[in-house]
Amino acid sequence: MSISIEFPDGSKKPFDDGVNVLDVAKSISTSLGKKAIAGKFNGELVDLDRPLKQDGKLAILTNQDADALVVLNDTAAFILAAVLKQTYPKMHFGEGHSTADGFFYDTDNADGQVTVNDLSTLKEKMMKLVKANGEIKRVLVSKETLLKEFAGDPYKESLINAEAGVEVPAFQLGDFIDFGYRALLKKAGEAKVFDLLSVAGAYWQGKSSNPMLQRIYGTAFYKQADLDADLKRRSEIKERDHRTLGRELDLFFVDPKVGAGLPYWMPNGATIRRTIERYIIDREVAAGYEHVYTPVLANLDLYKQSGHWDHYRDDMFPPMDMGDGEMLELRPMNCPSHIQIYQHHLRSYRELPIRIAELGMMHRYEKSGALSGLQRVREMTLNDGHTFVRPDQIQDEFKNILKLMMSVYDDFDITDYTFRLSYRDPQNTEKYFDDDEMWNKSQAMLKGAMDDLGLDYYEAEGEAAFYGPKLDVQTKTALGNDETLSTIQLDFMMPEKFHLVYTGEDGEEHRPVMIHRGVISTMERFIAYLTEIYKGAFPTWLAPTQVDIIPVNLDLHVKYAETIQKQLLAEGIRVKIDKRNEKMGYKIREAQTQKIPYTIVVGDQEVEDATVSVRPYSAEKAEREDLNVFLDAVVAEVHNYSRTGKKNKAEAKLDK
RNA sequence: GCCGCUUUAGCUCAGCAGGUAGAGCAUCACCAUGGUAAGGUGGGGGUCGCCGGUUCAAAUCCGGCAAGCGGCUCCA
Repeated sequence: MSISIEFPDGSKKPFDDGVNVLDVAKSISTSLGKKAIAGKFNGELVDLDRPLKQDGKLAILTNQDADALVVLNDTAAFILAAVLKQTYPKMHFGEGHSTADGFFYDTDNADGQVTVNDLSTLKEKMMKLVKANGEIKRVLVSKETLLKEFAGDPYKESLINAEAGVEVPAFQLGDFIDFGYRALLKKAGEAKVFDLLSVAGAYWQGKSSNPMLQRIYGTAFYKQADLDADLKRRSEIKERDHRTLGRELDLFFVDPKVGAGLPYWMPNGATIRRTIERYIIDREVAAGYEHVYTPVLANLDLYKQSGHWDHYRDDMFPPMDMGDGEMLELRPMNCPSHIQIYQHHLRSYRELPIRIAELGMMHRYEKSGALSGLQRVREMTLNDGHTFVRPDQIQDEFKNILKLMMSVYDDFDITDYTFRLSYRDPQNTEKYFDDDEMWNKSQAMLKGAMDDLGLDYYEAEGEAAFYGPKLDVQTKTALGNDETLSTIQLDFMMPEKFHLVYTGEDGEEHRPVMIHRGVISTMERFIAYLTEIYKGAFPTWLAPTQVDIIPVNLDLHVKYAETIQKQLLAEGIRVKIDKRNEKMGYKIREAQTQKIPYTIVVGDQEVEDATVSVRPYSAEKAEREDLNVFLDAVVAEVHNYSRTGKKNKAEAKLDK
């Protein structure tokens, strides 16, 4: 019997049934046989020993392929486990494998958990094992044998029992055996470039009701230079972290003595925030939204009616008992407030869509372990809006919102994001509003709208709100954690619960649909995000101080500096004169470390011919410019929401 | 909330075989009046996160709590 293997270049070759991947690689060329790390057979990662028993497409992976890194990191995880087993014979093991940027292994040790202090010893032992360069063999073993191998280990036992079939494909190095990998390197010595990074708790199988294991994180590469670069990248994350920059640039602080998760905005941060708030209100008003103000406190009944109390009680501040039977609640969400606005008048079908928006302050009692700088706080101001539409207006309104969102991203130079369609979890429907037809219909509606617009997205089950599916715009923080930047949520439930109606053309009452949407998230989270993507160098229109004027000589040039300041202030530019009794170099250094967009120096030459010496942030040197030219350029830049004077392009893109 | 680690001056950090604290930057004063990334000298500033225990004596050892950090869970 022979099988036909197709290669990436489209060519096909016959092989004996049961030929292994390595032999196929060798048959192509000796060098490929040497370089081969694993294969990809019909899209599935396979190790070199794997016998091929059917026709299919095969790609031989070398260390140039991205998937080869998966094999390497899986191998590193395997070697770590081998060392752990040898070091702590009583240790129990959870899962362990490669991740997007490294590998991990979950452990549970009765005689004291592994801590960061143990990592260097473990690393040394791994190095030793790697140097011994033993062969890693693929073996098929019975579940029985594996169960004996991991006797007394409840986690491994459950993993073994979860395997399909009687025999489990496993890998063996010396007398250590482990399973759950698709492909590993053939020689332990090939996994010599790695590092152990950290230890963190992780629930067994990701369930918080399960015991917590210790997860050991590491990363591995084929070349030392790649590892060095990666370690450097990890250490540079701190320079981009909004908490570090927030302190350095004096944007905000959180002081546990006056309240964990309750940020204080310093003048610099407040300036950025105010600028963004004015911007987004203007954009939304221009897009047909009516901005309102509603109270941060409401009768608890409001949240009982909306369902928030039922679903999120644990994450809400406890109600205030006013003593006369009234219970007041710090609002955790604005939607019920905007529903009150809608209900305050009788609504006609002619008015819809009605778009209500607010920079609404909310309070949520986030768990202490979840708090993080401005990214997770207990008091936040949400760029919130609710549009009330007729069912036939849903798709159009969805597109309107999306258009606004992308246009706003353009003004902030936000380019790194993905769309996620968030559906309910079909395995766990009791968490959600109970109406199968509604879910199926609205999920299909969202998908249809995205397909219509030709936008790429991925689908995620279990990420919906309890009242409806949503489109989330996902991005990443400096640390690489996922974060929702914007969201559009379809809601058929709240209108039901609050008996919302409008009078139709037929004179009858009809139920509107609510669309919840947030364009720039909360002010807190958005500014944290911007701080990270700009690395603290805010574009001119957002920068707390836009121009810093440094007079060469305090006696001779301050007057001219003040004339310039007056002119800039008249144009609404945020400008400061550095009148401190310090040397120029000192002031320039500080202006640069504070990432002020423009530092201008004025001395005799500038006074004489009405110029300024301009040094933009991060520029190596200054250039002299006519004062009026500089002024016009800065003003234009601020109006274009940028530092480069470019115009918004997203609107044109979607405006078809 | 859970696991691990951490908490000393405004910031970054040192001190920790137990004897009530140091550096650099910042701040203040004085000198220097300087043309594009830190000029010099001097001064002030901390009940060492909080509470309790061991001890003649605790920043240092032990326990509890809180907060921060890295994750996990959660995130309307």
